[in-house]
Amino acid sequence: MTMDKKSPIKFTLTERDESVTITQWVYETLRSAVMNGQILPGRALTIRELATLLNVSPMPVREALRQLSAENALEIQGNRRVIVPKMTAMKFNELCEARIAIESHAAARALPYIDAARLAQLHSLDRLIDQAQENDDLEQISILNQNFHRLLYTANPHQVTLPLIESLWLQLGPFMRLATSKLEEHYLVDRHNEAMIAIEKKDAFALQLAISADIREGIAFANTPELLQRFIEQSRTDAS
Amino acid sequence: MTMDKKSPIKFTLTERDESVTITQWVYETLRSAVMNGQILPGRALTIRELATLLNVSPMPVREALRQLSAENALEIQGNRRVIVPKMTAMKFNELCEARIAIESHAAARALPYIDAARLAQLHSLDRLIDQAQENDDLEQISILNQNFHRLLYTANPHQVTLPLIESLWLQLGPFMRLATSKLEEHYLVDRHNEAMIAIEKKDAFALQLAISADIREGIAFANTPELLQRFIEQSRTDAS
DNA sequence: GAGGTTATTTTGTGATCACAAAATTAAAAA
DNA sequence: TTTTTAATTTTGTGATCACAAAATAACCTC
Repeated sequence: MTMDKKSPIKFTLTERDESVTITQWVYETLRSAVMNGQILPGRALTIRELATLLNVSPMPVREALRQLSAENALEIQGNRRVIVPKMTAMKFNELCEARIAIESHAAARALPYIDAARLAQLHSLDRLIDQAQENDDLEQISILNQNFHRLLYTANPHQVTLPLIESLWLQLGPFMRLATSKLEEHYLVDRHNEAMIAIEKKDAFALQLAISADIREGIAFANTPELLQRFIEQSRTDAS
Repeated sequence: MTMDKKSPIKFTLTERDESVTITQWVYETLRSAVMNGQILPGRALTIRELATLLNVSPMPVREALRQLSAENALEIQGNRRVIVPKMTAMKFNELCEARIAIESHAAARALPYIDAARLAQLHSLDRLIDQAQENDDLEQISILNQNFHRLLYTANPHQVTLPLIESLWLQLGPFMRLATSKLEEHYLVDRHNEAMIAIEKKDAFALQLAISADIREGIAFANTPELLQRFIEQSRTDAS
């Protein structure tokens, strides 16, 4: 059986802002590719290949790869090869539970700092999510959902957990996106509303419950093993 | 008033293993310097200076700095300068609470996987900590204490939180070490024992309590504001 | 002296090259 | 065909150089 040597990588090449370093641009490009599952797990990423693909010199790619590895978005193998980590059912579960533990903590810590202005922003974000759901725009839903959580946690000006949370998002990346299926759209809306009601009441415990539920249902198919299994299978296939 | 332009950095230069890359060795050297507070917060780190100091070419330093920045051990300023982040009382508190939330979660998740062999290892580590405390070897205590926690969390073979936890340790680094003062040595011992008893009983809740208390007391001077303040002051002084 | 302007140095970024180790392909042997 | 071995290519690492931007020093004006 002959097959293509390497699975192709589909990048969404954005215009590069002159004020930003090439390294930064490469980093953002690779990051969103990982987050959106555009690179198959197990796929080996080589510096020169990416440099050619992105039309830059090897140096910025090298730095971006190291940073993404440090953020657990990529994995350095013993051979010094860099790959997109493969997923297992157990690891997936650990990532979800870690999200719940850390994010509900971050939410509770942010609560005292949320003022009316920020709450209004949260509401308007939630409305945008509704729209995106009507349009079935999965990628947009995913982005807006992240913005919602980020806006919540960053209310705390001394917050230190967001980088950790973003690392978990990155690791769940490709699988989180597929999760936001039409089936649970009403759940998501409900949970965000619950969260905002809890915020108005300054009820930390209710907020934690809402965030936990939102996460659990946002990646709800963790509880529908056959779906999860399908994606893990895909991830297990050799993508070198 | 004349003062030295740059505060000196005291490295503990270890022999470099040939099998390991220079970048890795530089990374480890810088990491432990940060962890042990051998670089004043606010101190600007330049590639060439470190390269000269460590007697390597700029390239490995460059990569190590980027990795440490990605791990939140260092901070990239707008000017693209890399510094050791400064500490504030609020940030310190956030870091402690984050540790408690994440580590007690990690401990609970590890509990089902802890077998007799690992428990024995934990016991022997605890004995080593006792010894180190008798010798007043603060650095050794700190290292062994970290090993104890790491050994606990890594019992879970699917664990994903250790990198996040290590990032928090790094950020607390210089301040964590100073915390392990003679005053609370009996607390530490007790908490580790409590943890091990909870493990034997497979009591997740008791384990979480023990770990939480251990962390809280290990950095107990968070509750003695005058001490904390002193170190933060030191951190605020311009160390450029 | 102090404040602002210019000159000088230092710095991060990015490009390119050399090289040993690893991966891949080709060839040979069973 | 299947397995071993050898030849070839590709890869990450590390070194060095160029350059623009930033930081620092020197200078001048008041």
